[in-house]
Amino acid sequence: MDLLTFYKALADNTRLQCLLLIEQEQELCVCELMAALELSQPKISRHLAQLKKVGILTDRKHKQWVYYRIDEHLADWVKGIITQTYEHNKSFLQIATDKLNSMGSRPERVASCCNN
Amino acid sequence: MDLLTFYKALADNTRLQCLLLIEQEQELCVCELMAALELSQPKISRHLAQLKKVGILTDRKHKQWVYYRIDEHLADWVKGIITQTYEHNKSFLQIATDKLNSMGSRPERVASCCNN
DNA sequence: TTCGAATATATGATTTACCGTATATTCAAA
DNA sequence: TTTGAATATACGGTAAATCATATATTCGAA
Repeated sequence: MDLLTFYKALADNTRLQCLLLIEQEQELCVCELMAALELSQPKISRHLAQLKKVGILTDRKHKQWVYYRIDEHLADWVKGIITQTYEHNKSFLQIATDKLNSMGSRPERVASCCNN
Repeated sequence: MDLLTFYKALADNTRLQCLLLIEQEQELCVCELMAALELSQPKISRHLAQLKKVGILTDRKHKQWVYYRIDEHLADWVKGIITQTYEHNKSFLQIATDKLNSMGSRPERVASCCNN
């Protein structure tokens, strides 16, 4: 993980919110992020693609949804920075968290053990 | 310290190198950073001003030099992120460190106890 | 007081990043 | 095998960030 690449990935409001929201929820699909952040589908999708491209996120497809989570292969110090950032800035996600929790029907989560 | 502001400040190669070099050396003046990174004076100066403006660095003037250091008032988790980043990326500064150490005459460091 | 070294800032040009819109893809259900 | 929902990507257009150059400021030494 190139240092500059990593910090550039965090230097955008949409990406920062997506990342920390995923850190909080473990896993989220595009439509959940759209609802939580009230942003357009291409915008969310584009930023998730960027976070995936630099190795911060991974995705798995299940039915018609794509679920994103933090790449477990990330170096521990990188994971640590993401965790620390989340832990000390929960209010940054307050509105998004509320919206997420008030979402009517969220796609059911299915165990990703078999890598599907 | 606004989260996005903080990460935007780190999302530039010059600023990242200046910051981590200062983390390593405790305190550096503009001319030392110019020599270590082989960058123009206005470029270094501009980026240091930016890091100071957002509250990451502070400066003190002594004789004709201006010395920059990490703001001790930074939240602990922010200091922690800077430290972790430095500790796990020392090679990022290798060339700059070598150049710094081979600098002929560096301005003498004077204790900053009296805030001069 | 003038001169030079160290540093800061202003300005216009250029590059980079982001955005909205339109379109493509994938997959499940009918 | 067609339709619709979820997601991805391509393509200009716009805004933001960075840069080089020129100039200003500050201060110590002559």
